Amino acid sequence: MLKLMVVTITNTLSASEESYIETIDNLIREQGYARVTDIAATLNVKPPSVTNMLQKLDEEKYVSYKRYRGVILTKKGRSLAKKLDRRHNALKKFLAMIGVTEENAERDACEIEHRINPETMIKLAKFVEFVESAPRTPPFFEHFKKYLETGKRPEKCEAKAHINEC
Amino acid sequence: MLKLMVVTITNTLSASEESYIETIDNLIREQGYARVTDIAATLNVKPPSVTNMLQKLDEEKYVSYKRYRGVILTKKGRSLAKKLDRRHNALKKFLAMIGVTEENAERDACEIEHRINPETMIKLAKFVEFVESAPRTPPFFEHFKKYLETGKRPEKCEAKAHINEC
DNA sequence: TAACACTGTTAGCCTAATCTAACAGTTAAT
DNA sequence: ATTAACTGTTAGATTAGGCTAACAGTGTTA
Repeated sequence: MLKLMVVTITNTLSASEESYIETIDNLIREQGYARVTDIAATLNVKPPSVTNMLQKLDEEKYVSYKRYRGVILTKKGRSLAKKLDRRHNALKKFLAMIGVTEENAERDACEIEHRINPETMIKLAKFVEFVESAPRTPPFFEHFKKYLETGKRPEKCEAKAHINEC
Repeated sequence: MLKLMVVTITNTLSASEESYIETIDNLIREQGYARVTDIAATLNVKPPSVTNMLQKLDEEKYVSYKRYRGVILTKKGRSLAKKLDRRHNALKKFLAMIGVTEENAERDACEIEHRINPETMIKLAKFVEFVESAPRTPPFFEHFKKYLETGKRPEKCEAKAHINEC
């Protein structure tokens, strides 16, 4: 028998809270657990800040936290984490597409993801989806890549422009 | 005789500070002056918050501010405002390109612009530049637009895929 | 020029998220 | 079973950027 669990997230979390949730989720996926020091290291904050936030997220029922005993995500937390992860990845992929380096794509995804309108996020995701569902890399992107390297538009394009072929 | 003025911005401003600078710059361009109430209305804050920030920006020499007498940008402030404006516009144009509505493009540009790596910003700007310098709207974007509307990839594309033409 | 209606400022408070310093709990090694 | 080394927590301060309430300056109208 299938039990369907729908968790609705009502109140809005701060950018910072979202980051903690994502970090906890990632750490648990990567190593099975999320320690205070690991969370602190990942987010570049000190351990007391983590303890603080864990208490807050526990009150808000995103995590289950016991002093000295570690932290796990609740159903509500996991449900949110899943959404955050999708958002983060779409954004990161998108940044990679326009030629941003892996490292900066990761960094910027973290910054931007919490501050973007749902509409914009949807459009970005569609953009990624559209490019990825193409049978091969669209020439447009090949050309853009060349443009990034050389600063010049592909010649063929210029030539073909008048006959509406590029 | 040409006097070349180069102003280097050393210390990093907060997202909030940058927003104030942009707002002041825009108001002055639009109506010739920037009043406390107008700045407050634009940024959705109360007048005392504006006074506060003006004092701070004055100390940091981005604006020249006299109690009750209004505010103008210094050379340093204008120089920064110019950069911020370019960044903002590139971002906005880019968001418009991927189909984000005018209103959200504006809103998100405001949020994102302060938190993006220089590398990413450069890539985004190049992307916009590349698309804008094209002799006409790249088919890729036409197709993406259709994909946004219909959820389907253009048929021709699918058909042509195997002969490497799309 | 007196008074009113705006506009801008000050003082003082609040919140979120951070920090440091000091303390507490846990665990592994002898 | 002690103790050392690590990990986590508490208490209390700090900072940025907001807010409200009360006050001050300005400028227009009578």
